[in-house]
Amino acid sequence: MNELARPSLSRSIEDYLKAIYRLESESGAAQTSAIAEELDIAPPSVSGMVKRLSESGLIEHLPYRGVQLTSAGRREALNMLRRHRVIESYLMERLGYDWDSVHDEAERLEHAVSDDLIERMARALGNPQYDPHGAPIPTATGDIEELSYVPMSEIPVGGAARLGSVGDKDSARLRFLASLGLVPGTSFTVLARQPFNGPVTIRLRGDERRDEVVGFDLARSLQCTLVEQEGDR
Amino acid sequence: MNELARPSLSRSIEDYLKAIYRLESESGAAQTSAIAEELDIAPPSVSGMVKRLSESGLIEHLPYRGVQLTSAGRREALNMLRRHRVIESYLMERLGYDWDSVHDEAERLEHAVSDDLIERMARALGNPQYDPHGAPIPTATGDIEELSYVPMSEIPVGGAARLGSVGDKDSARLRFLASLGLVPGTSFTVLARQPFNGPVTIRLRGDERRDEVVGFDLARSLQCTLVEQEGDR
DNA sequence: TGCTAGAATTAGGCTGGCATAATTTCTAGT
DNA sequence: ACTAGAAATTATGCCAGCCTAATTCTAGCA
Repeated sequence: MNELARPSLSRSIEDYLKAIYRLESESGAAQTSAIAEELDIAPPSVSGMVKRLSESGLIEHLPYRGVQLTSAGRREALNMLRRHRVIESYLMERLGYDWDSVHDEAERLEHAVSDDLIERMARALGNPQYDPHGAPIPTATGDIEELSYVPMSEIPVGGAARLGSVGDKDSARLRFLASLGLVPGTSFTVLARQPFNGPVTIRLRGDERRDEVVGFDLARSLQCTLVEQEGDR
Repeated sequence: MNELARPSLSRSIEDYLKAIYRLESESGAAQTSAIAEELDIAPPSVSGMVKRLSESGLIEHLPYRGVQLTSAGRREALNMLRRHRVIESYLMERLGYDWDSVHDEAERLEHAVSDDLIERMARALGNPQYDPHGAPIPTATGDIEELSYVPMSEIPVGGAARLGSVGDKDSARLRFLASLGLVPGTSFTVLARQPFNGPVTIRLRGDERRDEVVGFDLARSLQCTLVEQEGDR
């Protein structure tokens, strides 16, 4: 009956909502210039779109202050996040995509697939909770696990942790991580941390032949969960 | 290196090329009004797009006469056809889609997937030559089997044939065909044909309990291949 | 308090892709 | 050969989304 399939936000709008969601969950609110940066669009164009989005009730806009998703906007953003992550999972699991090449494909597909197809892909995979980059997949009802991650750069020396989420945008970075053996789920302990934003030395899986040094910027981008000692998710 | 991934025709242009291909292979050339009808777009809009397409070398336009694909245009159209049919095959084979529901999903996905993904899906299915509706799938190099189909409505009484291709656009029609047992590959003999565009009576698989009557218009839309007697593809 | 750098917005323009109304061209029938 | 009706095109206009240039606001600092 009442299909309402995708009365459908445009591709552009979907990208804006995704970007705003990301920025909001990082820094509380999304500024025009940050959105522009994220989407590689000129700031005035963002101003224009922001006006339209707030007129259609997807965001709240305090002029000159920033932007926040309404609950409708957040619902759409989480739906896009689910799409993206289910697609990435499916492409890697079933079609042999690599860790680092899957993002671009998902970025295009997420705007084209139906909710039905997403559910079929998720079901085929056994409804996974995490995507291959370790990011939690929102449920079809729009719930997302709120993990309290700690950047690798802030784990104290001697601390044990497991790598959670690595991001999926930069494929060269992902290839490098893979070459270090750093994939989501990998457990490690921090052996040393140099001051002045220096590198972090870690031991992978307690294997002393697998000590690796990770630069500060990279370590800061690796979201980890602290663990007591041994153990698996 | 030279990626050239999809410098990319717009979604609209891809749809125009597909429509022109279809019309051209039915009637030799595509008229403005026929394209407009096919795409549900007003004729003047088609005129405008036709101008742009011929400027970019995808079609040849004889004003007031009609339109034909150039070899570049044909290549793109066949690529879209391949995409569409591979996607339909994959969705049915691997994700449990129905015969009649798969078209709409493919219609959106075909504009978003990469050539790489298409090849992965095709490989996963064993590079099928026909889609689930019996239509030949163009190869990655743009070759397509040219079958000489005969409409069911023109098979002489007593003739044996196998159903080839049924089209994929009208899902109610597809459901009805399935209820008659008429899926691509089904063999049958023509028992009777009424004059004055009357219905055709057929016997499915030589099974006398499976005689069915097919209306003229429907029979005319069912593309069949004549066969000697028994035998399977 | 007043000033200024930087962020944001408004003003004005462009392209793609659609529409309707008006006009032109083709074609078929007398 | 002429002309009516169909088909196609041109003339305009609209909206989504982007741009650059000009302007306005905000906040931090002297």
